[in-house]
Amino acid sequence: MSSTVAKALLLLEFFTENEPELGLSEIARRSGLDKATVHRMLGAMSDAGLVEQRADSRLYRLGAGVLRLARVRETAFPISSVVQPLLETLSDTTGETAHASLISGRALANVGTCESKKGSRVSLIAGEVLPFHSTASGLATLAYGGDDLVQRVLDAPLEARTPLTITDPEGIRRRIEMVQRSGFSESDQTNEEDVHGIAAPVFDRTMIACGAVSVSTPSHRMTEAQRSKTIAAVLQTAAAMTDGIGGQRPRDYMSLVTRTMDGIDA
Amino acid sequence: MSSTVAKALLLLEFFTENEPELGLSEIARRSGLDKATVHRMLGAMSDAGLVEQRADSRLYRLGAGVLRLARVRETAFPISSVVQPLLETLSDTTGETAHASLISGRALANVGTCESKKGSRVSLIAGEVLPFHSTASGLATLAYGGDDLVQRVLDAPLEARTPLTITDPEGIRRRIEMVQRSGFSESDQTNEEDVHGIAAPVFDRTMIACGAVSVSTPSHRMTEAQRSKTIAAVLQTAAAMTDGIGGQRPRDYMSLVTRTMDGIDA
DNA sequence: CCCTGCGGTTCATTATTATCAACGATGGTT
DNA sequence: AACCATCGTTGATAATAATGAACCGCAGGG
Repeated sequence: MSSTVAKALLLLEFFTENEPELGLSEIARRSGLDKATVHRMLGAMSDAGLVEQRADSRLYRLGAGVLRLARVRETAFPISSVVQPLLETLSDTTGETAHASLISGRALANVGTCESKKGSRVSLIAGEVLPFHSTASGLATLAYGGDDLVQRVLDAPLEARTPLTITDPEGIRRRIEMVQRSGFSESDQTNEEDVHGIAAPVFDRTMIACGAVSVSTPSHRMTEAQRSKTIAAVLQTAAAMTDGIGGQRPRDYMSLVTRTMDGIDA
Repeated sequence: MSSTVAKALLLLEFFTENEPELGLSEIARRSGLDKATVHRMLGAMSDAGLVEQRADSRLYRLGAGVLRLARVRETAFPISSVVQPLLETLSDTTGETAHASLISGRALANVGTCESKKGSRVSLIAGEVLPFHSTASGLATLAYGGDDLVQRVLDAPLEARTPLTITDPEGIRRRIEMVQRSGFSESDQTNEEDVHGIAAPVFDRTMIACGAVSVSTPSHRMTEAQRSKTIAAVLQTAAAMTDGIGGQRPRDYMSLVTRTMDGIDA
């Protein structure tokens, strides 16, 4: 059912900005796999350069190989270089934290971030993996990512990240339809407490969403005025990002967005 | 002998700047594995986000997951950001192409590049995997990377990249000793035709080499004057890089280098 | 119209992998 | 100092996943 390769690659998810180095036992505990199994998996990934083991502490961390792979991907298909400047202006105009993510397997991979300058801000972990069902970015991507993507995501169990997380597949489908009517997505404390998200899809060459742009605002700070401003800015940034990566919007999406914007202005 | 995970991760090596997208049969052919096997491996890696498949052409390419992993690694252990500016000044002072690599499993991963501005220059593929035994960078790293690293590398068969490549383990050991006496390494057309390399090791916290800095010059352009200038610049840049990543040189390495420099000046 | 090569799938056989316990080493605590 | 917990690592057995040939539908080209 689950291949050895899949299980091994799952281990990579445990390395985050906050915990960049992990011991063997710790990884085994979190993954639920046997220590010996994890040991051999990490050994294989170490040979490939995906992880490396410090000689002194014996802790594992992500290896230089991932830097190499990212360079190959980035020179062939520039994303980060396009995304980062757009995020900075988006963060500036909204005053809040902005980030961009791309579909990465069964989740979203955060590939660009620009944090708000305010003292109280939503600070997200760089390179975190974001669930589709509980984030604004995820819903925006789902709504325009094709039926097969929705199917894949809803087939897996939906984790309750907060008390407000929607874990019912039908509930998610309804949210997706809402997004398809407005052109953007909104989530309030469904992925993290006190975090409000507004996101819009980014499209690839084939007019399918390949990711999303999002602005995360502390829930208590989300006024109606801030909301309108953020929606407008996110939609505009998403459009620019789609263009920047050589993507193409669906025919009806443009008119949808302009209608949405008019509704907000009114 | 070779685990499934290792075989799967080996497939990632086929994606390069020049061939960023590959088909299933093509990957199977190059890897020598069965189509069915490769298909399942790519499926697993696709779930993890390491690769992704274009919906239209069905070709595979490196996925957004590698960008995420690189971000995690880079925010936790900044390398590229330190390396790139140093490479640019190194390339400027020597007039040739400079690059930096780190140990990545059984090879070196190129993690930073700055190409020469000259029309005729050594142009290396971004994110290429460099063998230890045939490159100046590899020899420099081997010479200061610890005996276990040397053992690991020489245990594997040494591929003849050019007619001049040293494929004899004992020959490599002699070269390593030469490097240990001078503090830098030199290679001429042992990895690629008409390419001369000069490299120096970069050290980590534990005074073990974790990689190298190198300047690649077209062989015909490598005069004695150019050579002296390059050696000096490379040694200086490697020292700066060691400092930049919080590394520490072995006690005797400093004196070794100054002695080498004096010898060159004379 | 046939042929070839493509991506993808199936299924019986085989070989790899997970497991579990034990080991030596290490480091903090009593 | 002795102890205890935890770490990374190893090896034999049992269970599982990987394998590879054949096959399918499809798209282009001769």
